[in-house]
Amino acid sequence: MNRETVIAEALSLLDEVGLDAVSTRRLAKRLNVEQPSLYWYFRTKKDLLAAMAAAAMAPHATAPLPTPEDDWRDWFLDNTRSFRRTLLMRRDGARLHAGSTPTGDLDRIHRKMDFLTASGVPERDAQMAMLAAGRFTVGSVLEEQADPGPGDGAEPPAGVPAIDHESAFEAGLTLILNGLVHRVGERRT
Amino acid sequence: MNRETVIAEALSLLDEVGLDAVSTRRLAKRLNVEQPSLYWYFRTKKDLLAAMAAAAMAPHATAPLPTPEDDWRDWFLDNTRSFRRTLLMRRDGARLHAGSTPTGDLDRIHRKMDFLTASGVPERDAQMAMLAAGRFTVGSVLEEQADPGPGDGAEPPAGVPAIDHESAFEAGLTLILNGLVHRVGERRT
DNA sequence: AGAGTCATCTATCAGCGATAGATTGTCAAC
DNA sequence: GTTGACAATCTATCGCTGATAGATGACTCT
Repeated sequence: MNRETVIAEALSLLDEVGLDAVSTRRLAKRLNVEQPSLYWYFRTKKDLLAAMAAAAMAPHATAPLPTPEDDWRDWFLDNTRSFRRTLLMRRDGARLHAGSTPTGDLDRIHRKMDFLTASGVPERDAQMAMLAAGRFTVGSVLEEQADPGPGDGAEPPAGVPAIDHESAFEAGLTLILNGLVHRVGERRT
Repeated sequence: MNRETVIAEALSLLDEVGLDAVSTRRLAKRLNVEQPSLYWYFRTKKDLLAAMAAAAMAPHATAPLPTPEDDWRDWFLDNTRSFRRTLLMRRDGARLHAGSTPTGDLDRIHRKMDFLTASGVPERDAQMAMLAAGRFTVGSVLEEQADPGPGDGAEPPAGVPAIDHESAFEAGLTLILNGLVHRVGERRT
């Protein structure tokens, strides 16, 4: 057994039972091991959750970086969508992500920023927009994955046609992008 | 003792020890009562947390509604800022809020929507922008209140001047509003 | 063969949310 | 003034949790 196996099994357990039910005992049982053995690989449960969060973000963290030919607007949309899709891939993905200090890949972030500035977006605007899109996405997926819970089964919204998560996300993302475009100036390069 | 006292003391305890350390036993000790007594007032701990979340949102939930003379852009900014300030008032306020099904005051929401549509904002755009601003705010405050934790004490950002939470929030909020303004049309009423 | 280390075990701790069921305090009706 | 009902609290206990201490086996290098 090794750290990676543990993380993989932990993520699989997460998908089955949800974040609140992920306990070191259940995980140990799955690995045919006694519970304290896990503490050989992780100093605390928080460490395990952080490792799980990092591993869960792999799809987004290994996606191809933008190339200079890309239109920065399209890329901005797709990058944020990729982030959202990755959060949605796992049960309670947003809570898992928000619950641990991310320590993102700084080099990757730098490359993305460089792409935006090279495309004519002022550095500070690019920073703020990336940050805003990320936080908006986390907030959105957090709500989308919120546990309905028993006795709380989606009361009839009475009049309001019950918002579709996907289109609400797209609408919000469009607002942010348009706000950024407006700030940069309307001219297409 | 009554429900309100319990909630008030629970919020005070929250501010002192943080959300993770709020236990029914600690709360009971503060109220000079044995732990199971709390279950007279709340069926589960989740119910207690939901009540705490609702009470914590009181400042925002009782703030004056917009009047027809208000400029909708200024109101949109101030409303979102009020939401953020309220989340920030209590330790782990964003986590507390995000962790419980909100069941917001539907009538209040309706009144806000009516104000926006009366100001010339298409209904769907108003809905989406309010939603987006709310989710962006939750995501932002969640990050702002994230536990630094020991051994994790804000590594030197090396080059990047470490973003100020307030201005990052303002920048993101401005993006959303400008995106909305762009959609509605630039003409000032 | 012996030393060292990796990986796992057994045993146990303090703390948690929650339930069952007895007990008190208070006030109204008889 | 005793009786009854109800509200509020208690004692005792359950099963579960994350975490630690310390023993034990297994494998490798010398």
